[in-house]
Amino acid sequence: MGRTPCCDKNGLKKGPWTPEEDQKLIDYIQKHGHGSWRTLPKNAGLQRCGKSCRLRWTNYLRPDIKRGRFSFEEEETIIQLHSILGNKWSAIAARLPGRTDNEIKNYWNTHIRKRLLRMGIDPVTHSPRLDLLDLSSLLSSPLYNQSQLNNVSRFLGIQPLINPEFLRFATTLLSSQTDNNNPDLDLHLLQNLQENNQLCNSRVQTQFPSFDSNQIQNPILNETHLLQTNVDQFPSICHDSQTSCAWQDNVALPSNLTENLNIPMSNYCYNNNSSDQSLVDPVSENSNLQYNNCNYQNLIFPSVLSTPSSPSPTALNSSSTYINSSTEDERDSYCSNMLKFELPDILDVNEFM
DNA sequence: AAGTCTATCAACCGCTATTAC
DNA sequence: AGTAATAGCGGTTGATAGACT
Repeated sequence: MGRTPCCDKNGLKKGPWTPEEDQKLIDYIQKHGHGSWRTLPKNAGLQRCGKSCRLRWTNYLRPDIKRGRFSFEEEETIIQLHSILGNKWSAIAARLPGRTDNEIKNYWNTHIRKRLLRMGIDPVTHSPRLDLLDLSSLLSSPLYNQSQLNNVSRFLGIQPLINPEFLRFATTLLSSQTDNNNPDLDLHLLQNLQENNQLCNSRVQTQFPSFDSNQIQNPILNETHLLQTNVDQFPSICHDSQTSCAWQDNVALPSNLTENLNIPMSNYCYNNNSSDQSLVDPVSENSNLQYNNCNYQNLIFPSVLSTPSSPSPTALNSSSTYINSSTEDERDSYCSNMLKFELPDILDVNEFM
């Protein structure tokens, strides 16, 4: 025996709701509460199934629904939460008062997801898309010669937290290329990557032997996420006088770690220098090297706007200061800044252009 | 002006989780 | 403990409007 349907679908209306139907539903719920959704349509005089009524109420008619465009802060919260929770839309919606899971899901799929893709960010992993990392062009670029390789080494020496996946990818790619033009140089680059990665690992372990990345507290979920102890997986840490990374306030990290390791924050690094809000699209600007390949998915960076002590997402409400810029371009710019990385001065980016 | 394409989002579908009995 | 009813969730669809040719 199969499960009986939630309602008798014969003769029930489907499709868009009319204002009259909306009014009936509102009137009934305001008067009686929704009670059992199964019996509600009949009692309210609606030719709809209970499920349809529930959806209409929760997604559209509820009085506490906030309509209109998503603010930057909301957008930012969605991105952060999505990096932790994935497609748990209801969980994300719970952090955004007035927004429904359906609305957030739609907004993600139609706006944020596309924007991230456009910027070369995988919307699932929130990491740079390796399929867009055009290593072949990198290898054939002016960067890729012996003298400038030193620059890369210096760069990597400062920011060498290479994601093992990237290394594996590079290994695969390069090993497949060793039959081609520059097998020696390919190998050299790979060795550089690995050496610098190891160098960094030992550096972190030497300087911060007591650091236990397993104890990083996720301020939003209020639970400890088990992170891999391999420092390869440790999210890079932003420490820049211009850039506030307030997660330091929330995460129990040794302060000397943030002070001594001048490493850019992971993919979402906010440049708060108001004079430097230029759009840097990692794809169109061919600046893939700016990506930090660290895996930070289990972390959240609470403050992503201009104030170091921005309220946590739970405090997000109408009293929050929203930047309600409305054009897509502005949001693109905003997102680009989210994805902009602080390059050490030592690295001359122009050489890569 | 007409046809086509694209983006958006409300609504639906099917499944799982929870609750009540 | 088992079963059915109900609620909730996430993926997908389809109608619509606007942009484009």
